[in-house]
Amino acid sequence: MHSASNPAAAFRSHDHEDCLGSVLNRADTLSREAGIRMTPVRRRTLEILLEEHRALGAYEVLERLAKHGFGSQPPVAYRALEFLVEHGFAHKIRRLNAFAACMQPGEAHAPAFFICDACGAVAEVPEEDVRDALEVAADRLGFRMSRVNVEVLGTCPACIAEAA
Amino acid sequence: MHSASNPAAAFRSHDHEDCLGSVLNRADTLSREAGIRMTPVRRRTLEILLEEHRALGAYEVLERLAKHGFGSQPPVAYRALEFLVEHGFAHKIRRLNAFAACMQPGEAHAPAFFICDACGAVAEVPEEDVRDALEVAADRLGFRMSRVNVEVLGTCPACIAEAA
DNA sequence: TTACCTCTTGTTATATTATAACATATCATG
DNA sequence: CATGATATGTTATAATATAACAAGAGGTAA
Repeated sequence: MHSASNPAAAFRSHDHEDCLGSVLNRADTLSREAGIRMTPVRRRTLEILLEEHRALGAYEVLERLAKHGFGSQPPVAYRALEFLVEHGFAHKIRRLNAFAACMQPGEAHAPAFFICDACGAVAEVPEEDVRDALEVAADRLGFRMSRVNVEVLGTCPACIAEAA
Repeated sequence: MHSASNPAAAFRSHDHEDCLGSVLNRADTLSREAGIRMTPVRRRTLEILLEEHRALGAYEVLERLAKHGFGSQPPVAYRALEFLVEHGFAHKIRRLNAFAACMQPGEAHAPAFFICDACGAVAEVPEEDVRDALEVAADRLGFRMSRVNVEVLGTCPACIAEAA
């Protein structure tokens, strides 16, 4: 299995160079196809988010962007992040006020995020069942559903093992 | 059906005096039983959250508390809200950075929140199916789940009708 | 090519949300 | 009624996020 489509890669050992690289390549391809501009700041922002499988706050991203020679004021980070989220290359993790790279860019998906309290790892997991259950509930309510956030807090396998 | 246990009351017409009153009574009872102190600020904060079926930001709550003669500095509101959330009398809606009264206090529940983009109404709906699906996924991942946030954005029945 | 338009970047300034730290007051209880 | 724990109020500040505008980069069509 190719690591970019490995669900919950955050919780599995994998070749992270390959994982990062393939997501980045895919983002480049998708941008070209969609006619949107994956500019240097935006691409670098995505690279930063891809470095580790965790969510970064906008100011953490900003700090790293500044080190790479980009602007050092908040809008620089917020704008790049907004672009990535808007085009499906990143997700905002509301629970953390932070951002994580999307591990399935371009694929229609209704992800749930599993967030480890202990180490901060964030795994993105396709959860069609959850979305289906919510669709059913929405229909019953007469509610027109547009977006869904599903975030699960707890302890990841590695941190459970560590504690034992 | 008693309005306090009416799921998604926010989206249904109901006797709101009764709805508010019964949740408040229930909160009083539960506090007494649990030996926790439902003080005036805390109770008033809950009343404020119960006025409408929508989420209020901490500063909105604070403003109203101040009008009722309580302190006017942020910690006053944040502390009361923290108490309510901690004891299951309110929920934080992460998507909105805001707080909503819990409509099923004391009952074990894994609520999903349906949030109307148009009018701000927030409905709390028991979603055992969703929780079950997430438990299954968590087990598969070896993830120990502690807390879950499920928030659905969209348009409520009333606003759909309005638009038509 | 220039002229023009749009989108992007960078900056300053400020808004919004949230917490730390400490003094005073209240409450249960021994 | 003394005491320790809990709650309230205050000042100050931290952390997160956006508005508004000037300058630059990129496309496109005369």
